[in-house]
Amino acid sequence: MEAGPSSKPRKVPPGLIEQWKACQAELRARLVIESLTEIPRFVAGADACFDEVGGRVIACALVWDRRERKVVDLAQSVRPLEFPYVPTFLSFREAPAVTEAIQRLSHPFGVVCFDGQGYAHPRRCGLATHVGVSLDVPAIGCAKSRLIGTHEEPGIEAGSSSPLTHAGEQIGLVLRTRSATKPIYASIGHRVDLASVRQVLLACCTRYRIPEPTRLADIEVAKMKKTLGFENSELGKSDPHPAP
DNA sequence: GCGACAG
DNA sequence: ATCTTGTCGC
Ligand SMILES: [Mg+2]
Repeated sequence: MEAGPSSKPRKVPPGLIEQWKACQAELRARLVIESLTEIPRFVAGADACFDEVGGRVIACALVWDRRERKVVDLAQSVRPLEFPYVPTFLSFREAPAVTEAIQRLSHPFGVVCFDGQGYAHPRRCGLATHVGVSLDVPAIGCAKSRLIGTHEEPGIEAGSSSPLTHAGEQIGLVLRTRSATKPIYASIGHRVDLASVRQVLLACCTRYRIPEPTRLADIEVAKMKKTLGFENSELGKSDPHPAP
């Protein structure tokens, strides 16, 4: 078997890395920072997971209704896995599928949260900024761990935070969403400011450390992977969705 | 050169 | 992210 155009490169060539850096620079130049006029009732969330064996990126996007505390819209996307994970270039692995899932949403939303960094990135263009700018939609980076930057330990109570700093600039917020639990790394994606980021994320937290939009998207994507895996196994040969 | 390093 | 069940602590 020869490596076809759809097979995943084991290593990313230096030339492509340079191309990616140029792409991030262009997107970064289009980033807009502004205050959200209101904390939106409908907040979207997106996430992706990987099926290395099947060579697929499985993504989903959903809209969370803060008032009714329920998901009002759900969209998905499955695309070929093109690249391996390369630190600071996560978006080139996830963005295509995640972007498509967001575009498939039919219900309107005021802002979309991503499972990763936004401005808190070496070139200020993490996943949230990458997708937010390309779709020109308000976006927030909601990462579970740190990529770059330094910070003090936030207060132990829920709602407390400390600035995330890099190269003498504040790039995000280390936010404690739940008392006595590990904080999250929040940053600007696009068309929002840090004050809005903090308000939206805290307003989306219920009983968990991770805000609902991103937490539910993560769960959904795991279900999708499980289902797709079963449909392709020896046992799932019969059509799961028979047409009448 | 060495260690860090979103998901 | 992924490989994986029960167990410890607030
Ligand atoms: Mg994820």
